[in-house]
Amino acid sequence: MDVSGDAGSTEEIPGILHLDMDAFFASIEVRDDPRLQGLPVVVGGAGARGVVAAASYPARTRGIRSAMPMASARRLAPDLVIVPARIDHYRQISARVMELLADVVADIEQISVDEAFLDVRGARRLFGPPEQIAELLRGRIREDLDLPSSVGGSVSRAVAKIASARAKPDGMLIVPAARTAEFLAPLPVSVISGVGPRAQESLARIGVRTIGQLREIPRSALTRALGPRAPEIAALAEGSDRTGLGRRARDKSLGTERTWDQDLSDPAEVRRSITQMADDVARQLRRGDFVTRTVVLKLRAPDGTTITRSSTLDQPTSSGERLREQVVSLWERERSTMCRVRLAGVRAAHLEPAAGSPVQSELNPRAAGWQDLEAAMDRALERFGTRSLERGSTLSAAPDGARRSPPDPAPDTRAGPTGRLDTDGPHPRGPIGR
DNA sequence: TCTGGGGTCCTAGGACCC
DNA sequence: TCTGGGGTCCTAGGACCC
Repeated sequence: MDVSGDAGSTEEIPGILHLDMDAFFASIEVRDDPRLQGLPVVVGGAGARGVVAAASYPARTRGIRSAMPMASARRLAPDLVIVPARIDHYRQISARVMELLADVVADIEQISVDEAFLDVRGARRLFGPPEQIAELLRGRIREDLDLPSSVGGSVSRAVAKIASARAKPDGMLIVPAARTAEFLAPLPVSVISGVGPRAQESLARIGVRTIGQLREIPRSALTRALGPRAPEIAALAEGSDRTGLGRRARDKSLGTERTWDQDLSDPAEVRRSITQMADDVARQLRRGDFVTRTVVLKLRAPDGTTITRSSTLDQPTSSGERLREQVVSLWERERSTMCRVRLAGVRAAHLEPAAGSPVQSELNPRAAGWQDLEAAMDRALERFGTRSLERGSTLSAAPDGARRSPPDPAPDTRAGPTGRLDTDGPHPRGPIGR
């Protein structure tokens, strides 16, 4: 590697760009309904325990931020407009954004629905210096989708990401290699990706609040404060990381969870919910052509204590029946200690591509019957929507069938990510989650 | 009326095998 | 009879990100 090399020859090109859509979900909602223009708009859940997923800039000037409880947001802006999230819609627009980027730049790493890294060093011949490419990309997104975006550029990924955040809204900031230190020094350590509340607290205890201060601190003190992550964070702080763009890692897990406005105290209700979640997760697996071997049940008590319990299967599966069995047996082991439940979730981990995994039907003819049934249910759901079909057993509240309760009063199909199946047929989950 | 829902990555201990 | 060390898998929890 030609780090530092002979001074004065060629300066490193700030050719790593980070493009980030501005207030993505909220900008889309405002674009789609011009009456919302200029208003404090947030996307998120309106319920008692809802939080803000995205806030428009007028909302931000009132102090509203994403991840803020909706109740607090309402206090800050009594005229707040709350729009429920339309995840599939955002995913489609995200896919279009990525297409526009790919028209110009070959080397792209999408890192979430609304952001991507681009290595433009190879595109300079055709499109000019990074600044010019950044403006070209932002212009195309604006023309094609009528949405604002911001771009940061640097020799380092971490610094490019910091720069795009400083460029917002609707701006661009390219940091020349030689001015990296100067740019970073006054910024709070929290701008470094990977430095969350805990790490900030540890750093504050040794008097470190800015990146400039972080650079001054002896490495040994840094290690005491941050543990094994110290070297990595130090490198980010110096802007000296030269991690290239990687391909987006394959999906590793997938799941769904739900927080209730009012804690559940009836174990039968918990059981019914988690079996529905297991079905939902199984359906997502089949849609994405995945199988899983590890099923994880997550439970949160009213006081916030969260536990996870997992079980690993002998054979990978995408069968709702298998997932339900696992999840229910995990629940049966915990129900005596978890009297009230605020949140429950089901997740499938260690995903593998379905093709190439051992075919269960050969081992178990009964499973083959289930596979056929579940495939038929998938097709029906795609055609008629989520509420058209529910399995008999999920309608029965008590395991012994003592009481049959009606299906959920319906308001909250929204809870699951597959709430909207009506859009674009079987797309394998899009690259939304990571 | 204090904290959502989708994820990733890391650590650490115990079991088990060689 | 007592003694390893390394590797891998599983489970649980926690920090962090968007």
